[in-house]
Amino acid sequence: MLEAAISEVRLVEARETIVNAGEALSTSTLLLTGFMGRYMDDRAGHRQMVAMHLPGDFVDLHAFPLQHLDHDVATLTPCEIATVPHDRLTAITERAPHLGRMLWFSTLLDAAMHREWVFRLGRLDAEGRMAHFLLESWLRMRTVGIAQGPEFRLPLTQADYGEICGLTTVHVSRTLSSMRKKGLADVRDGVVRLIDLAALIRAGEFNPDYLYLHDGAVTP
Amino acid sequence: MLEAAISEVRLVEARETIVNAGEALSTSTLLLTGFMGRYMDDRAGHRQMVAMHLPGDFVDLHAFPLQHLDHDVATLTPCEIATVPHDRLTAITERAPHLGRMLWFSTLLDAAMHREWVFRLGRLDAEGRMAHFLLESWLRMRTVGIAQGPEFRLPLTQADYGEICGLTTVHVSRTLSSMRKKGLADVRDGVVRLIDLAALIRAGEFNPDYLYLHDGAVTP
DNA sequence: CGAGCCCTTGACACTGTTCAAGGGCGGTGG
DNA sequence: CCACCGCCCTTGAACAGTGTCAAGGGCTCG
Repeated sequence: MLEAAISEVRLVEARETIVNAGEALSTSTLLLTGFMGRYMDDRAGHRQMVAMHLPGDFVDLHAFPLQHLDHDVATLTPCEIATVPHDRLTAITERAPHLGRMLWFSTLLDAAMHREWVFRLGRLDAEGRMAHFLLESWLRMRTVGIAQGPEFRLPLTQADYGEICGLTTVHVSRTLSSMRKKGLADVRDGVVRLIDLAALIRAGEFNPDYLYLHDGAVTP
Repeated sequence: MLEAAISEVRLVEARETIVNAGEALSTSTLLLTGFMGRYMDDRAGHRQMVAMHLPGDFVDLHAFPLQHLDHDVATLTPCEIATVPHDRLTAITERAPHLGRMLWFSTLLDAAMHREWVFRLGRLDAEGRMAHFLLESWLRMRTVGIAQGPEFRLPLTQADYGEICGLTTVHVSRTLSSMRKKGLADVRDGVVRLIDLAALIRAGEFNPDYLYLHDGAVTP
């Protein structure tokens, strides 16, 4: 049903904004391939990423009940995206309440991740934040099959990590090199290698329950 | 319909946990009077509040699609709460899809606030975080009629503010006294007095759009 | 070859934390 | 009735973590 609701599929280049905050929206976007992010900017133009999206995510489904968004949505890499008109979603929720609840569920997963990001920024130091984010990303990527073992491609720059973890790029660089030196993880050239899982879990105070996975085990 | 779905109303004392993370849930809680919070704890036992709730909020509606929560829910003050069984919510979403979307909408408001909390912790300094939280709380309280002018009762301790803004109680004390001295706001004894709205909005980089209010103006 | 992006490193400043001590207030028990 | 205890807030001094500013190196692309 969801596939049938797609009205258009298109390619978008890396680093393009596809939805601006406040814009009236009558469609939502399903991410097919590539990585995207949701952003809020401060007055000085510094960005805070509030969510990262993987293939399979219904990126701005929030706009369906909300009508417009409070943040921007942009691509991180080249992406293939599908557009789904809201009136078709309305039809789905009316004809198949069960499917409607599944859509609802998926927006609540976003909310659960948001909460975890609040925790991350409120209670963890730089190394913990990086560790937490890397573990979250790894588990999510494994569930959609774009990561397997503890080494995987995650095409983010250090500036991206800074916008995610509330740090400057300079400090991201220092933190990553310290994590490398300590043998926790090696992040470079868009490739993440998780080395000491136990230590990463400890540093990031990571508990995967919030991802509501059936098999939430953090194992290589 | 929602009122009819309530199965029980009861009183809970201040500082009691009513839902623990992970617990299987078949009901959700509507807050009638009082203040509640949602919390995540770190290993050392320090808490991060991830949401604060006012009368009228459907506190753990997230548990309806999710089945259990990833965080704790506790009262801040004595509260009157109503319990709503999930099977009655299922019935509502099936018989009245429109009402179902309104419930969905209300969980997305929570998500929008979560995002704003991420921004607050990621990009603002202590004073900005306090300013942002005070403005958010004020607007929310005005929309449900428990605040009017720029002076209102908000029964939080400095430790609560610390758990909300990711600061130590010591630093909350210093920050509030600096805000008092600068004539921004006076927070004491559970009463907030917003003095210089323009300066608070600037410090907190506050834009109320994310609350999706019809009249979102920040005016005394 | 030059421009631009990404990453690294060093010196220094600043914000917030930690540890410690003390004051005010309300409630409780002797 | 008073003493004491616990909670909440405040203040000071030393310290840690992160930001800022500046310079430079490697790589890719035009």
